[in-house]
Order: sequence, then C-alpha cells, then structure tokens
Amino acid sequence: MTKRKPARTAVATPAPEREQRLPIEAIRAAAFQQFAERGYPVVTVRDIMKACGLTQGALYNHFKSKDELLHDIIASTQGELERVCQQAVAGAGDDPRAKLAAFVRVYVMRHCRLRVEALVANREIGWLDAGRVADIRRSRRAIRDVVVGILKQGVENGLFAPPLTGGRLDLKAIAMALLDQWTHVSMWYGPGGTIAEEEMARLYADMALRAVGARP
Amino acid sequence: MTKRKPARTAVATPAPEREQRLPIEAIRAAAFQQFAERGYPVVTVRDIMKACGLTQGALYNHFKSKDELLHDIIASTQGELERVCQQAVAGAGDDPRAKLAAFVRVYVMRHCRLRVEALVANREIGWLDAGRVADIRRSRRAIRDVVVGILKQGVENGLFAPPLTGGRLDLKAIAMALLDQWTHVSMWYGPGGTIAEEEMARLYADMALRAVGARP
DNA sequence: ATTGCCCCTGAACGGTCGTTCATTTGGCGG
DNA sequence: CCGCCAAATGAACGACCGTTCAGGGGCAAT
Repeated sequence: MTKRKPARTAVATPAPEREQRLPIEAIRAAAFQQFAERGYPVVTVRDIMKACGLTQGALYNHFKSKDELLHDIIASTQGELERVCQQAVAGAGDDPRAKLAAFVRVYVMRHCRLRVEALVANREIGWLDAGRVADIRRSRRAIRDVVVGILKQGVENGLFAPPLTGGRLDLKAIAMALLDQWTHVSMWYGPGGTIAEEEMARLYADMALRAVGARP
Repeated sequence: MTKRKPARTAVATPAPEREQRLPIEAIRAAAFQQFAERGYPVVTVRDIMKACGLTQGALYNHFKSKDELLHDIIASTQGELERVCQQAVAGAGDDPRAKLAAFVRVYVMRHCRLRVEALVANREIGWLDAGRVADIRRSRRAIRDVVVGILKQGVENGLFAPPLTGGRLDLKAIAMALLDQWTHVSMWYGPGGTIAEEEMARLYADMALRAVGARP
C-alpha cells in the first residue's frame, strides 16, 4: 500500500498471470489483488486493466464505474460471509456454546484463508458512495446480530456469564469486541506464519468462550 | 469518508473554526479531522488549508510535504500512546493481573477519548512511504511486546493459563488478538453511545483477564 | 525611515485521474 | 465469403492533484 506504482514482480510473461476464462472474472480478481495491496483510491483503472491484459476503456464494457466494481466485489464477499456464518450456526445444534464455537471457527478460518478478500471488504468499504454502502452495513449488522443472538440464548440458559458493563449486561458491545478480534486476523495472519488456520480458529474460539464466561 | 468534497457543515463564520494560536497547530488539527473523516489520499492539501483559513501554498512553510504532515501527526500520537502504556504498566505493581488490567484501562480509554487520533494513526499508516513507516511499526511492536511480557510473567507465576495453540503456547498470537480488540474500539465507540469510557475499559479488562485464564 | 525576515498568496506547472467515444477487431451463423 | 454485433482499443477530455515560486505585506530591530 506504500508505493503508488504497481510492484511489477516479474517480467517473464508480457500477458500477466494466466488467462482467466471470463474477462469479467479476471477484472474482479485483479481488482481484489490490487485493492488489497495498495488501497482503492490509489489503484487506477489503468492498473487493474493492465493487470489482466486489457486497456482502460474495456472496464466499462463490464462495469458502470470503478465505484460499481468495488461494490460488486465487496458485496459478493460480504454476502457469502453472511451465508456461511448463518449456515454454521444453523448446523451446530442447540447448545449456544457449540453455536459460538462453530461461528468462530467458520468466521476466523474464512478470514485466514480468504485474507485478501476479507481485507478489501473490511478496509475499503468507506470508499463506496452512500447509496452502495447501505446494504453492506446491513449485512454486517445481520452478522453481529447472529452473535448477539447466540450470547442472549447462552445467558438465558445460564450457560454464559459475560462480564457486566456499569452493572448492566451489554451484549452488543461484547459482540462488537469479539467480532473486531476475529475480523482483524486478516490483517496480520500470513501463510508464512507458523500457525495453521485450524489452530487459529481453535485459539480464537477458546478465547471467546472464556471471555463470555461459558460453563465448561 | 464517502463524499469527496468537504462537508461544509455551516457557513456562519467565513473564517472556519475559532482561531488557533499557532498556524502549525491549526494545520495539525484540521488534518487530523479530515484524515479521520475522509481518508488521507482523498483529502487534498487545499482542503486542509481551507479548513484552517489559509491557502494551499502556506502548508509548505510548516511541512516539507503532505506525507511529512501525516507522519508528524501519526508519530506524535503513536509516541504518546507508547509512553502512557509503559507508564501504566510501570505504576501497577508486580502482579501481572494488575499490570494487564492497568494496560487495558489506559489503552482502551485512550482509544475512546482520542477517537479521531487513534483512527488516523491506525488506519492511515499505510500511506506513509517506506522510510517513515518504519519507526511507527517499531513503536507498535514495542507495545505488543509489553503485552507479551505481561502474559509471559503471568504464565511463569502460574497466574495466567491461556489457551494453547496446536499444543503450544503462542503468546504473540494472543497479544495480537487482544490488541486488535482494544484498538478497534475507536472504530465504533461514539460519544453518542450509552457506555462511558470507564465502563468500556472495565468491560475489556474483564474480557482480557478471562481470555488469558487469570486466576481470581 | 529603512532593513531584514517570516509568513502568506495565488497563479502556474507537469502529471494523472475516471470516463467517453469513434473506430477497429474478431469470431460466428448464414 | 459476407454481414453482424459484442468487445476491445487508445486517443481525447475536463478536472484536479501535490508542489513550486515570484511577489507582497506586516512587524521587530536597527
């Protein structure tokens, strides 16, 4: 994100990368990579299109604007995240401890494995104009509410005993704190690290269950 | 951060804001505000200077470049954060539980109170060029190592029993996870919220002590 | 009154940006 | 072999960027 010019790692193939089947998919992939590495506002349309072997003008055969391209790739990532999270919870039985563990496992592993996509979806959302940003925020709130729901169930069943906030129980704040932790794994987890995704997910699940005071 | 043009909230005073004593301080304050609201790359030099009643060229009487301005305000924030964190730990006695609680308290309260500064220091660091980013990263590592040190002491004294990662104890990963949580309070905590800074700090300290398995 | 200095002004410069569009390309059904 | 149309080209456009710089006060010391 530091240098403003593309890194140009190698000059072996004049047509960079291997040919993607659909040009629109190649554009999406190149945009993901470049937005993640250098940030939306400094990545130019020319950069993206050069990275998939086309010229600037060709972008507008597939997207109305650079802004729509960003929304497209963020929305697809965010939508699938919401889907897999809800699916993980739904398939974890009735025990809120199992639900929370399943949620953390899916959420953290996805943020490790799809590091680039998660990074773009979480960091570049602010560049969308007001109209497009609304449904992304809605999806985020939905995910947060899934966590709040699990916590609420656990508290009602007497299985969770989370810390209080000023004498009161604020599950929304706790859910935000936990989600911040899980989300930002994508900022520093690297495949070069010594910890496998599986172990990462386990660590975070353990910490979450302890933080909310889950009965053993 | 969405709109590219300054918000222009009111037109009451043609000279916006009240007069700051030193122009250089006014520039710093305006830059903080604008970078936090809209992001470094889309805030222009003209925007910043207009916000403190000057014209573009005057910036270069105080800073060598826009880049140096960003580094200046980030480095001062980061430096003071490092200072207050180390001071909090030093003045908390020998019990690692008290040290950790004191650290979290200072760190979280600072990220609530100085929301704007924390936001800029954490989000805009990537726009600095490689030379300037180095000492910011060093300071961040130093802060992380303070946390790792507290955890290590607690484990050695048998006062902390943190979760394992693949059979091994990875204090660095745990410290990163906790710091992510504490740092990103500045992303969603607002003075409009119903939770006071004090209670926020207490909540996060409670969660941290539970997460690392502190003995009661 | 004059000097020197600091600070500010605002036009100007060379680039680069997102986007448009007239034109060319290329593959395919007939 | 022809016509067709979606898709790609690359020059062009207007706007705006960070930075420079010659010129112009204002004010303290001389």
